[in-house]
Amino acid sequence: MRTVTPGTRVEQMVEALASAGHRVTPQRLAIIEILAKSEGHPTANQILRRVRRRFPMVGKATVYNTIQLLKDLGQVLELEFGDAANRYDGNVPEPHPHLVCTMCGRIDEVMQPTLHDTAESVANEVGYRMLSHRFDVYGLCPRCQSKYEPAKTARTVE
Amino acid sequence: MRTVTPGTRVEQMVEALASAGHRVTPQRLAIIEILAKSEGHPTANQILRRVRRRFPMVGKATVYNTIQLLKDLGQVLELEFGDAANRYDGNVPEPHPHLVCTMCGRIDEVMQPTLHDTAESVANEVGYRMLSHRFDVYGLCPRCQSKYEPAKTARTVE
DNA sequence: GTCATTGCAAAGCATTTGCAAGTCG
DNA sequence: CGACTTGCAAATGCTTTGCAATGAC
Repeated sequence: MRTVTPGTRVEQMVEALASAGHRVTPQRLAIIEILAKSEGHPTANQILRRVRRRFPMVGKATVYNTIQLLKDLGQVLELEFGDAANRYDGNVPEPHPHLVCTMCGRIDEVMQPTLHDTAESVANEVGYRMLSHRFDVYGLCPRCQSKYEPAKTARTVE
Repeated sequence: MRTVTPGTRVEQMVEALASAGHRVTPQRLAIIEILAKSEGHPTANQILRRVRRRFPMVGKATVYNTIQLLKDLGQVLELEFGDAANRYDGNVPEPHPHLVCTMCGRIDEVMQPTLHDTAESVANEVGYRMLSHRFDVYGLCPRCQSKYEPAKTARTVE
């Protein structure tokens, strides 16, 4: 179990920054707010564009720096993709399964409390000491399914 | 269950290429052999360097093309990493858990027959139709553990 | 001869780095 | 003031693309 830190996600992230001796600049706050309220796992570029609505002059380096900082503080989960931009999850920084739509890029998530233990047992099986883990399921989201087989009722396609 | 294709991995990959109407050039054969006999999930660059021992003039595009071809034929599993080069698995092209050492980059693998079903049930939970999945566990491999805590007997480090 | 394939070089992109200017404490 | 940050631009590194030359059938 883990002690639940009180406060909103924004407050938690601000606190994490501050207590680690980092300044909470307006830019950083804006990025934190975007991360906290984003549902769709934004890319660095999307974050950049949204920050620029309020701070038109922000540089991309600032966004990357801030993300890096929050990552190091365990406040942001980075989802790397080889062929696409990284996506960031500021809501649930602990590893959890993600569903990635290969058609539209949408990312959903599910809870799976046993995942951590599963990962740990896999690690132990080969003598690794686990530090982190990642479980992605690729497929078609409901919307993209209906887009491409509109007439079918739900059934398995082999 | 799945029908086991007979023949060595090299033969299987050659057959897959040929029956899809692609030529089996000496370069491609060399790349296939490297993929089939590599234990450590090589990068494209590592494959390139090994191919060049026999064909010093191969271009990187050839390596990437061939990998792409084999990927499309379901003969090679690509492991993408955002911050590092992709790694390729020509031995077990079906998704399976990988253990990635964050220290030395080594990649081990384990079998986990239930993973497919787990992924499928996660997908169903949110209405996705699963196409593929990936499960990576990051940590320290046995060698790197002993490198950094040589004196300790096996015990949990918090 | 035709067409897939190769090899080379240049292009693309996301991310990182360097550094002068700016800003908070 | 003095260190941390910022913004801009250039650099980095992997992968892809364009294209003329090559080679197989």
